[in-house]
Amino acid sequence: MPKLGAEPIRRAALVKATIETVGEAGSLEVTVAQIARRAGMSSALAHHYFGSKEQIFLAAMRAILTLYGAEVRGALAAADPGPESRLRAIIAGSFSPGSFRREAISAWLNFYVLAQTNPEAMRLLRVYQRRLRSNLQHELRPLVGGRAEAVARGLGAMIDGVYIRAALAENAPDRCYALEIVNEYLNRELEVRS
Amino acid sequence: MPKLGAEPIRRAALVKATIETVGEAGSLEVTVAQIARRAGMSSALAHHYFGSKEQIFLAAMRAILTLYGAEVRGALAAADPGPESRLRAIIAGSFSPGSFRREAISAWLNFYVLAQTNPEAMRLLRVYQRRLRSNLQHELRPLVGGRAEAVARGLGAMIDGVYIRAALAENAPDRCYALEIVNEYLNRELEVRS
DNA sequence: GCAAGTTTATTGACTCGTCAATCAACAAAA
DNA sequence: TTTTGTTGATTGACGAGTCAATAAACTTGC
Repeated sequence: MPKLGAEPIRRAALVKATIETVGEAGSLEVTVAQIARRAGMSSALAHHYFGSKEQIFLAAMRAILTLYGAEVRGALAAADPGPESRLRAIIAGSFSPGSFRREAISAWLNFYVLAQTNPEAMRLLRVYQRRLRSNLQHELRPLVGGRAEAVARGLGAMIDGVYIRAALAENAPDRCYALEIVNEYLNRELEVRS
Repeated sequence: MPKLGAEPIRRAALVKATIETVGEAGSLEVTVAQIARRAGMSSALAHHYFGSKEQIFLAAMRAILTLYGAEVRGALAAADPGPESRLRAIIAGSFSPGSFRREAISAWLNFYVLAQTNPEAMRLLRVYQRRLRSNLQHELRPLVGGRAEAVARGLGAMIDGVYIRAALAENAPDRCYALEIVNEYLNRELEVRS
């Protein structure tokens, strides 16, 4: 029962299924057949559209990073003016419900591991790391001047750390709790007067 | 040419080889044969001593956590008296050269992933997470009182984050740089007077 | 001392399952 | 009839775990 124009739908379904499957399994050791079954098709079709398992993973990683980027941009667009508001928005965006969900977080962790071996995955990651750092620094400069770089670094590390903790937590990830930790750190940094 | 009393030597060699192999490959998708070859024996012998690949990984994880614990304890024993010194010692211990080395960091990251699926790995991790948190809190209480819990959380997340960053960095992990970020955070928290 | 028997160390060869990737074939739309 | 979608069946490789066989070291009873 072939419907025309299926390609984009199939690809999207496979990407979604990949994130879910990797998230649930908590591991990249999932089979193409598992992913394809969840996406409602045969493994042959998955190969037809993506060519290889590696490409399926990369597409899924791209989707995760795209979603993340969109959420940060969205939060920024909706933010009140002024550097501090925008800073808080970037942070809140980093823990948006879309990205900060069990499956997605677990997939994140696994894609970090993928980036250790796959140059293309690493490239993707770098793009987003750089974008985040530059966003943070840009808003921090008017607030903390020369310390902007150091604080941006600290915030980046903190966000990563909170993600990891969420991936390993037994209870469901708690947005508010995560935000509290990171915002608390920012409070301290902004308090400094000198 | 069997030498008697080989078991402990073989086991240690396998554990070491496992950490190296996983670290270099940047992935748990390494074969028992690879590990065994690196440890200078046949894969059959690895199975003979550990029973399964999973057990080999767990033994390696135990070794990593044991080393980490020893380094923190060592730093603490050598620390000047007083809560702040001890706090700094715990942090410095967390980035001791033994634990904070490319291979080991990469292995850490992979063991995090393992803990997502393996209950025993999770158990091990929890023991060490709890110990770290309780150590930090104990020293923080006299310094920041009621905020001890929150600050300990923040420090824990930060340390994890810095490890992840090191795992994904292109240059070799830099102890001083890592310490700077975490100590900087602690400075801010200790600065607060209220 | 030492032969016979036991325990420990060690491996090459094998089994058996799994899985990525391919392909031939079929179905429907254009 | 060409293009697009789709799959069941198959291939080929790889890898965990097993096993039988070998060899050296210890033990025991003499």
